[in-house]
Amino acid sequence: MSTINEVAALASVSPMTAARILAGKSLRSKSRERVLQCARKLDYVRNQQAANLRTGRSRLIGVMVPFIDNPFYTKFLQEMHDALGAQGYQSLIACSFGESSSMLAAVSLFETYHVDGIVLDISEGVVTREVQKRLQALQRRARSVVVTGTQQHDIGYDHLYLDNHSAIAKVMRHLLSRSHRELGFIGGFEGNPNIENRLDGFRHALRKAGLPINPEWISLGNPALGVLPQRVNRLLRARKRPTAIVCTSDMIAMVVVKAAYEAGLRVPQDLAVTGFDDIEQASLLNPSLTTVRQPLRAMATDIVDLLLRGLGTKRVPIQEKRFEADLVIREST
Amino acid sequence: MSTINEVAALASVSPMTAARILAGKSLRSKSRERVLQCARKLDYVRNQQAANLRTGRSRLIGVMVPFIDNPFYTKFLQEMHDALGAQGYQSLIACSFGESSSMLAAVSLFETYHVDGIVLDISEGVVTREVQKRLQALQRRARSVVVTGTQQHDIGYDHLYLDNHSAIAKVMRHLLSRSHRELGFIGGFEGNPNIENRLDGFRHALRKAGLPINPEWISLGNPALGVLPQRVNRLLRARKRPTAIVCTSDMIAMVVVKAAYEAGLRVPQDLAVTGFDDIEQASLLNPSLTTVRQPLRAMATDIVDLLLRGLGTKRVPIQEKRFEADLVIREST
DNA sequence: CTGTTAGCGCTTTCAG
DNA sequence: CTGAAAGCGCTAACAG
Repeated sequence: MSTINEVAALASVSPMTAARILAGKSLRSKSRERVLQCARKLDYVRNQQAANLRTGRSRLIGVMVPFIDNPFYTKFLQEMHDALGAQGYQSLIACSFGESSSMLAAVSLFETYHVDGIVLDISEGVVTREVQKRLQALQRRARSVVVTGTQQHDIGYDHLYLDNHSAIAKVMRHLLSRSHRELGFIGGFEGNPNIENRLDGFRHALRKAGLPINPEWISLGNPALGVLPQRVNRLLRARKRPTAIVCTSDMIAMVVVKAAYEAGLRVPQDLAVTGFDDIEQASLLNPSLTTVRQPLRAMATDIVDLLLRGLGTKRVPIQEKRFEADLVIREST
Repeated sequence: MSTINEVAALASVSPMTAARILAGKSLRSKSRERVLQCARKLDYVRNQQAANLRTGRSRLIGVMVPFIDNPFYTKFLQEMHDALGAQGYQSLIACSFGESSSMLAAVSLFETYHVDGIVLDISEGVVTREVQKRLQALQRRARSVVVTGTQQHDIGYDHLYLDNHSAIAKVMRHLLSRSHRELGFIGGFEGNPNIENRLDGFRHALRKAGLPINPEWISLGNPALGVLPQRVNRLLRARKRPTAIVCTSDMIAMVVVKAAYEAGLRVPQDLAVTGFDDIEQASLLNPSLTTVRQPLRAMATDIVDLLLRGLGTKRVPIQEKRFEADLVIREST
């Protein structure tokens, strides 16, 4: 593996001259062509880590999501990967599994690799004091921290969030316009801020429409595929069941659709179902899924903006960005 | 951000002593407790990049997949992430998008970050001479290269592959046992070695069963969701259509199931459909999908073994590992 | 076990 | 534009 010194030697210039040329500076240097040629001849590849050590920057951004095998977070990672790549940054990926201990491990990992910034999706976990301390230490070293997945306004970091309230409001308007009056809600864990916000939106919309809120038709809990069908069936096989069910993810909605068929219900005639996230499979379902699409690309672009802004020298006030989701109407409603 | 020197100074030992203790060596040192305490007090986090620069190792493994938003590759990445983490390695992820140029970019990126090893899934791309050169340079520097997704025996790197032939044989035995005699095949791009191998297995099984091969019932091409339905419909709405269709991915199978319903066909009564990969959604489909499950966890574990073996000092012969897939029988057949 | 010395490959700084 | 010197934080190698 050749180093910049070898390139410089071969080109008979000082390492510094070679470095400048290879970094794209010294555009008018006499030696420019020669250096570039020598670099090519030696198959020179910059040792980024050595450069980082000197500059204190790594061009690495740590991205933490709760789960890596969840199609929604996957889409998010993909968008982050693209948006970062466009700015010459590389993502380092870690998972929190919704646990604070893994979250701490992830942040430590990022520190160890001297990332320039961190993006944390904290929608399925709590930021402990331990983690807070680490994040603050990072910020003191002028590393950016951007948080997504919470609407907590005083979180103390740049953060962006989806307006869950308005997203569910769109879903509800749609269902009400289709004359549904008996509505259920199935979501993930209680305590997950996104889930709570969506449930809030659900309740709010019912109240606004003058409809009663039936607690038996609201189910929060573990969204794992192993246990979900039970919860769904309890709702579907109750004496009186809702005519429409709002779900907090497409995966949950898929389970509901399947359970409905198994219970002999037609979707959407006997039961309307809505999802959330618009994963790729949502449109391939039978019936295809009415769902809510988050503007992931725009969010990723904005996250990268915030990250880079935070790396600048001047102190800037904390920013909060709100995003609106789109309702995608398909066959399940 | 405190360094090891500061920790050493605070603990009144030499940096080297501190380094050894913090690396988990010098277990019986008198200063051990004191150093660890000082490190904690200073919130010391090792600068991995500096260590790497010195040792020439990064504990980073580059993992390249064709697409990051494909649920199958996502599962693979997840398994790699876990298997690497268990050995104290971190993955750096890049996408080839099935293009040779991106593949070169990915490998260069990995080189730049001085990864200790590379895992390339080349099932959707060709390894150009340019890339070969880079990989060989890596190997010369005692970096491991492991390739997946091809059965090409003389590829020149440690590699593992799924026995596509036997996987499709299992599917075919199953379909034939359900009395299907008119079988179709829908797959991704021609030229993709996995697809070709699966098609081979399909043809072979038909011949073995004494059944004719109807070229009109075989469709290879772009598997993108935008154009796939067209191809599927051509097959389903032909004068004479097959009674069962073998697909090379679950996503394709989902499209086929949907198109079947839209054409008024019941699955599995009028048309049986099989997928490939067993993505999470396969079991949630209506009807749930009969498919082929790759032993991804075992594959990831073996990949990591090969990687670490390759990092050892002694030269070892190239290894090839073959894996068997399992047939998962569900409602779609 | 402990400490000293040197240097990984690069870039900042400053002088020319 | 060019070059010399220094050092980022860490650890290999050696001597004690």
